[in-house]
Amino acid sequence: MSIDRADSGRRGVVTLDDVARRVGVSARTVSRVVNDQGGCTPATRERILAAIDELGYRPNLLARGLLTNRSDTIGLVGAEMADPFFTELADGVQRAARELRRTMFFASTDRDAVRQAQVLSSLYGHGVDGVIVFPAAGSEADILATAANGLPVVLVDRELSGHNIAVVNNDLRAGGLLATEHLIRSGRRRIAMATDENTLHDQAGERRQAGYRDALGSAGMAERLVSGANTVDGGRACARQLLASGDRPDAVFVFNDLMALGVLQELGRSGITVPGDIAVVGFDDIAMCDAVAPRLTTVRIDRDRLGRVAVEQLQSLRDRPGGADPVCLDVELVVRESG
Amino acid sequence: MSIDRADSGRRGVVTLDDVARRVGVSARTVSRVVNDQGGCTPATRERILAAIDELGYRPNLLARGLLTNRSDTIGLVGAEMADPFFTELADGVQRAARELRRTMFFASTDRDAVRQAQVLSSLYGHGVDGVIVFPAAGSEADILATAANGLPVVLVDRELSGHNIAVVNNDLRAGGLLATEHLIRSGRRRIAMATDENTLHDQAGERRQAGYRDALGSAGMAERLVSGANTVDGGRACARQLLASGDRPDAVFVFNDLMALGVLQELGRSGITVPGDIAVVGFDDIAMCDAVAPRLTTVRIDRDRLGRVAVEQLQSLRDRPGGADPVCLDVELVVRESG
DNA sequence: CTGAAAGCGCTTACAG
DNA sequence: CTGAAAGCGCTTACAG
Repeated sequence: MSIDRADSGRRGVVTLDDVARRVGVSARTVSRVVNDQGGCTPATRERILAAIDELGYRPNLLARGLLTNRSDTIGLVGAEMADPFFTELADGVQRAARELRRTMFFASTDRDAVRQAQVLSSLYGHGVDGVIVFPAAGSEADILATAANGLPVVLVDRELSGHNIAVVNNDLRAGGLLATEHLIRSGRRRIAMATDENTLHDQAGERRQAGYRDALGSAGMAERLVSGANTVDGGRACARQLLASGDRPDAVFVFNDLMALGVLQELGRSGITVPGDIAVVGFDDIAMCDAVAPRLTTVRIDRDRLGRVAVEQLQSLRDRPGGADPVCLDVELVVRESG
Repeated sequence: MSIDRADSGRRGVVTLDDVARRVGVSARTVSRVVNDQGGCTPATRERILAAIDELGYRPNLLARGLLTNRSDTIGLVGAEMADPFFTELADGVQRAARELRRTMFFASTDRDAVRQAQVLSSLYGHGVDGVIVFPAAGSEADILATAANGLPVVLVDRELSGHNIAVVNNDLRAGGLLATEHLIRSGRRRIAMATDENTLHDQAGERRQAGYRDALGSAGMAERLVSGANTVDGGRACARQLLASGDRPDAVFVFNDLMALGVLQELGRSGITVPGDIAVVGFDDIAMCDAVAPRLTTVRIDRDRLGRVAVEQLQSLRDRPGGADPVCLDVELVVRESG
């Protein structure tokens, strides 16, 4: 018996069968035209395309996905929508996905492990072909479970290996090294680093810090660490810590650009000139670096390439779920005005 | 005969039937437990939940959606991922969606009408329950076609009516009025406006401009318009135009904050003090307003409320596809340092 | 309170 | 080159 669809939101939707009936062929034939599988006389093909247009037929991707176990869809999962680095990465992923005729869906976790599990579960349930997770701050168990369930996962800047898991790394240590060496070369002698307090023990923070430490070590200089939240306000707090210290630094390498903007603002408000009194170098190269005064010197992560490589890793995971080789991407120092 | 799933990405996935078999009940019963529909002894329920946990069962949302014509999913379609206002709106929509236990999918069109049609079509095909489109810069035909296909559409700041279409407006005219009146009250006498050249004839620009014009009219002042791209760089270009004019303005009301940041930067680089020489007021109140020096005075659009109301409109469209009443949201002047 | 059957819209071997 | 049938994993009236 027919299911009651009285309160369906899409009654009267046009199906493959409607098109087939209209043209007088079988659904099979229409399906082949829709999927460009050839094997159909040009005349029939034309008539079918005309009917599709006329009736406004749109394939039901749910039905297709249910059958093929593919949705030509990838998920991008991040901490916060409003994080500029992340949305710029999303743009890169989107471009790469589009070239492969895939649709990207973007969801955020609010840095919450429970929420991340929900989001991954929802994406899995909706049949995405794979997910790119960045920053993968949530529980490792969720990620491992997702991968174990058969959904390929690509992680950015986080070491985790297993079936259906691939990794893309940015060379964060090299970034810390480049930034610090640049400051040393510019004649700075008291170079501080402002880190993200939440990732002090996290790989992303540690790898930047390792580069900073190595550069200082080679130059025989001492580390000066302050930390704050990974936000503009956290950057302000770091700047206040730096100004309060007796032996004020003449340069700061900051965890990321968002914090660096806070540092820049707070220094400006305290009457410190940048780069005159204190040089500031950020990390990421978000668009805002170029929009503030002084323009922010930073270490650039090429999001376009990162997005592309992440999507490629996802693809290769489909073929070899055992694991694609981890990729490490170069970063680049972008010297502007702040240091 | 069974379909060959040898190259499926998810072989061995656990189904409702697997759970049912394990427990020794029918799929019907498991389905009711999964969907919390009651009508099941607590003991059976417990056994089913245990089996779900043990087997790692996750409902296939594609199959459910195919049958129910609902996916508990909404789409948010915008011009660019990297536009701060838009991602902050996405956060608001996401929060509202979460409270209703809906998953939000976020996609961008790159301001391209063809791309917008593809995105809407993809979302439709994937069975989202409705879409929120902002800014709806693409073709009206696409939007009307989408709505006609049975997919509820909510538009932000764009008048378009029809079956399955609802609108949420921000009171942009009031915003223009508030900003300009504030500048007049602060003693400014030569107040320019920097508009988005691409939306000069668009509602979003015109409504802001109407408020600006009305405030000037009441004070007996003359309009001074410059325009540029709706980007930081467009803002810089506007600032240069303003400085090049013989009768330099003492205030600028800018289309949005992104452009205003460019104005601020360019004025700073030209040795103009803000707000001393020229006051600057933006529009939107993106997070960056608070991160620059001087902090940007602006007209605030409450994205959290906007997101919530947009989702509510989508809901009410399901019940009354004929059309929900358009909603108009207040805006608010946020006075900081730039004007 | 639970089961057996039908079917959502599509694709896939298999015949003709 | 095209058709008829089966089935993806689930939910929904209908019986018991």
